[in-house]
Amino acid sequence: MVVNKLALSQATIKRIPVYYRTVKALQQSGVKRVRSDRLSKLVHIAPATIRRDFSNFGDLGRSGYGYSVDLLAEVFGELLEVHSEEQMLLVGCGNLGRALLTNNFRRNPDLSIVMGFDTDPSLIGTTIAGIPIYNLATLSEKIRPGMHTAIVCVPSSAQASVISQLEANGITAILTFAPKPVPAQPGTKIRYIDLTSELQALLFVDHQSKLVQEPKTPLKQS
Amino acid sequence: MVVNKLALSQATIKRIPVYYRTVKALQQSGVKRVRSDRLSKLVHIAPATIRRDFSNFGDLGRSGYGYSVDLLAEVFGELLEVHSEEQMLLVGCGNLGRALLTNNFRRNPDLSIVMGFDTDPSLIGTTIAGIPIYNLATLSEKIRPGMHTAIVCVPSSAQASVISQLEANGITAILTFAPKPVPAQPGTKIRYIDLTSELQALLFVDHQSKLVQEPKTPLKQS
DNA sequence: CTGAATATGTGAAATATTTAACAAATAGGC
DNA sequence: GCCTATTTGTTAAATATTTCACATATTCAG
Ligand SMILES: NC(=O)c1ccc[n+]([C@@H]2O[C@H](COP(=O)([O-])OP(=O)(O)OC[C@H]3O[C@@H](n4cnc5c(N)ncnc54)[C@H](O)[C@@H]3O)[C@@H](O)[C@H]2O)c1
Ligand SMILES: NC(=O)c1ccc[n+]([C@@H]2O[C@H](COP(=O)([O-])OP(=O)(O)OC[C@H]3O[C@@H](n4cnc5c(N)ncnc54)[C@H](O)[C@@H]3O)[C@@H](O)[C@H]2O)c1
Repeated sequence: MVVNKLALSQATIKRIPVYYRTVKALQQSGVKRVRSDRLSKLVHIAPATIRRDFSNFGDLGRSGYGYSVDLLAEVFGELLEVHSEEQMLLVGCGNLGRALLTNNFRRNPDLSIVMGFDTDPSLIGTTIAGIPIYNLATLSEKIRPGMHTAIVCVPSSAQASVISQLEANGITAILTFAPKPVPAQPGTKIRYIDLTSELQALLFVDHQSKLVQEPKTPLKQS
Repeated sequence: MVVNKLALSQATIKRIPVYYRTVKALQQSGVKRVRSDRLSKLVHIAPATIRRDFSNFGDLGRSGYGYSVDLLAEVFGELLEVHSEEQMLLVGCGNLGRALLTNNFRRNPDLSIVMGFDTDPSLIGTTIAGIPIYNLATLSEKIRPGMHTAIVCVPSSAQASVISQLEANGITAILTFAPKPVPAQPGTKIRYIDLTSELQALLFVDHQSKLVQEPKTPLKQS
């Protein structure tokens, strides 16, 4: 099952993990086949979009039948390389970092945070959920050869410095919760999780939809 | 300063909070004017996109000058209704919920989580960062009239039940970290934060870009 | 084995979003 | 007050993404 990773749209790429999770769940409940309209209800994506996405990976389905859940799970698993463990590090073991270390993507055995870093002396040398916390100054000693992914949970003010240290130590993929954009080296992929903006955008559309429903402007005051 | 909230594209809406945060930061460092190309570097959005977004709100800028930072802050603040406090509740005060309660969007005085809910007896009756935690069964007693926003940090398995309870109590906007889509009532706006998918999509593009850089397929084995 | 029912994969259209490019407007030095 | 350098706002083009709609392939009941 060889697929071309190179010609995919960004929109499709963002959906692959969702498809993967969903077909895995179907597989675990013993479901053997699924149609695009059924999948559509599970993932909240239009059936035509699903079929077009899937068509990027060859003729996965069969007319009049649907898709084999096992085959989908195999294809998406291969795309996401779930068969090789991704060892990651986390910088900033405060409130949010602690939550992530404790959860540690446990539903995905291939995703594993194996070490944490901080600058707070009271955290250095401890473990959180069994994961050792090191001094960020010792990053180059502690990091293991194959590692190239980091999760960053430091204050915005520390972000630029932390990220350049990570880049200097071979990290090429960064998921960060500090929403302050930093200049990155060409090869580095950074994904910003901006919870405040997500919340504000949500509130905006909620207020917006209420404006439509209740115009609240009586035609005449009398 | 009256703007039309109704004709905005989704893409623009998602950027409003980013603009707001950025111009606020400029304002606080005493900057009085800013050009679209300068802003572009701060927010990682193309200057033309910025100008087009801003043009939705009237003629905010002046040719040969740029934009008044104070005016931008005022316009975006009004769009986001930062002058009225949004009192929110949080359900699921576990690891992630605790981090959110502790942080409580403190940089945004208008965003405030004022109560938490859980079903764990060892949490009910306690406070986290001064915020009281109640039994979810008592939601209808504890919720205050104006509240319509909730943050959900419960396991995926509990999500559907929790969300229908929230809807039954007047909640119309929900930010949730359990990435399992649920059927929602028409008026309810739900935003899913799917950290695992974000990470997997990041890793995908990182691997993808490495495929291009190092083809690693020698033309001849000899 | 046959044929009605089904559901894919995909051209073509529709929609959404970004980007280029420049006329028009303003700034600000002199 | 004039003139040049700037920088906006916007028209048009380009790109990206979604959706429609149906010919085609396959299923499966009888
Ligand atoms: N927790 C939330 O609800 C929330 C919400 C939105 C955004 N965020 C963002 O997530 C990030 C982390 O939030 P948090 O609540 O965990 O903050 P926190 O203050 O609890 O934790 C930050 C951690 O980073 C460490 N740190 C500081 N400077 C460092 C450096 N230079 N190198 C390494 N470690 C360093 C601190 O010692 C601390 O342990 C922040 O940028 C915050 O803005 C958090
Ligand atoms: N923490 C992470 O790193 C992380 C990463 C990705 C996704 N998530 C998702 O975020 C959610 C919360 O994660 P977490 O790490 O905080 O989990 P957690 O187990 O630490 O906390 C869950 C909390 O929800 C409460 N709860 C359970 N059922 C409930 C119900 N019916 N009503 C009210 N409260 C209930 C539990 O008592 C607990 O306090 C989960 O859906 C998880 O999948 C977390």
